[in-house]
Amino acid sequence: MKYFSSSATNKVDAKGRVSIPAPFRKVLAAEGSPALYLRPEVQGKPAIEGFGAAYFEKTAEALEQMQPTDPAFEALADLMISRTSSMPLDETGRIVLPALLREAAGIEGEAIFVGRIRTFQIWKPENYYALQSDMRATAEANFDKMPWGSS
Amino acid sequence: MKYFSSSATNKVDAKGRVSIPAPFRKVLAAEGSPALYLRPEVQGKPAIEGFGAAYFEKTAEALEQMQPTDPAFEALADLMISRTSSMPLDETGRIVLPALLREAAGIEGEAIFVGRIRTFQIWKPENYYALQSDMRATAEANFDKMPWGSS
DNA sequence: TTGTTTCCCACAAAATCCCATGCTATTCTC
DNA sequence: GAGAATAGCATGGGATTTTGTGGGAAACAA
Repeated sequence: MKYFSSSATNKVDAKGRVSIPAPFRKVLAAEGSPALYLRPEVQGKPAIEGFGAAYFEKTAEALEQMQPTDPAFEALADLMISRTSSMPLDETGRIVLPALLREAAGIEGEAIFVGRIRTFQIWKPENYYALQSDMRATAEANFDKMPWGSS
Repeated sequence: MKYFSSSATNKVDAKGRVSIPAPFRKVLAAEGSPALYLRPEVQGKPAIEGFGAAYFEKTAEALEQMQPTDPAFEALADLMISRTSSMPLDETGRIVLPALLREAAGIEGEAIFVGRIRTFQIWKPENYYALQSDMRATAEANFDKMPWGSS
């Protein structure tokens, strides 16, 4: 199983195009996903979340387990399905970042891609860096929460 | 089970390439890991931490047990996944040390590889040597803390 | 038409591959 | 046992390929 890890900063041109970092393209290729799925970050952070077909289908199937009459279903489906776009990668490995997502994340000029195991995030670099020291402190305070399992 | 043990100093050339010590390569080969994973030392020490696919996947799987909404998950994943790069070993057993990690560890010209059981560390030799006497003293003060267990 | 979006080609920097060499430790030969 | 041959390891440098990026032509939409 290949995961999204590491991070990289690439330029976003005037047409909204950006290269997907090569290691991330390899993860997509490994799962046979011809396109990339993008949606707003679900916690409401100013970032874009990206993933391949496998993860998207997993999400869809999970939602199908819910009762369609449940108001939570409506809301979750809206966030996780309706607002998700499938963007094709061009020959050189670039996509166009949808304007709505780009604006919500404040991305302009360049963007940082951050691996998150099954998904990755795309941030305006300044916004991402601004969170670093907080995240570091939170991580150090929570090392013992890691569920290392048995083996 | 093979462990990373012993230490060795190798040269880092202008391209950032360095040979992985043969004994460490054997540990990687034994677990069938075609690549080497590198990240900053998690305690914030100026060193690089290296390990094979097995350890990386164990980390990823542990993180996946956590709730994605838990802030601790975010912070730990950022530290342990986003900053981890997978570097393939070339035919002669070398890798390229990513510039960011190299700079964070102050490595230039040469690097010392230090076995740490499941992982190993890569230091600028001077920095590593500078810690020796402290570590020795701490070790001597804590021999009795060794949980020798039953076997 | 006019403004977007998609497709295609071009290019330079950087990462990767490939071959060659020096050295050390081990093995072989006599 | 001494010296020669061999094999594995670390390292250097050049050639080749990827990758990220820019810009223009063609297709499409308003």
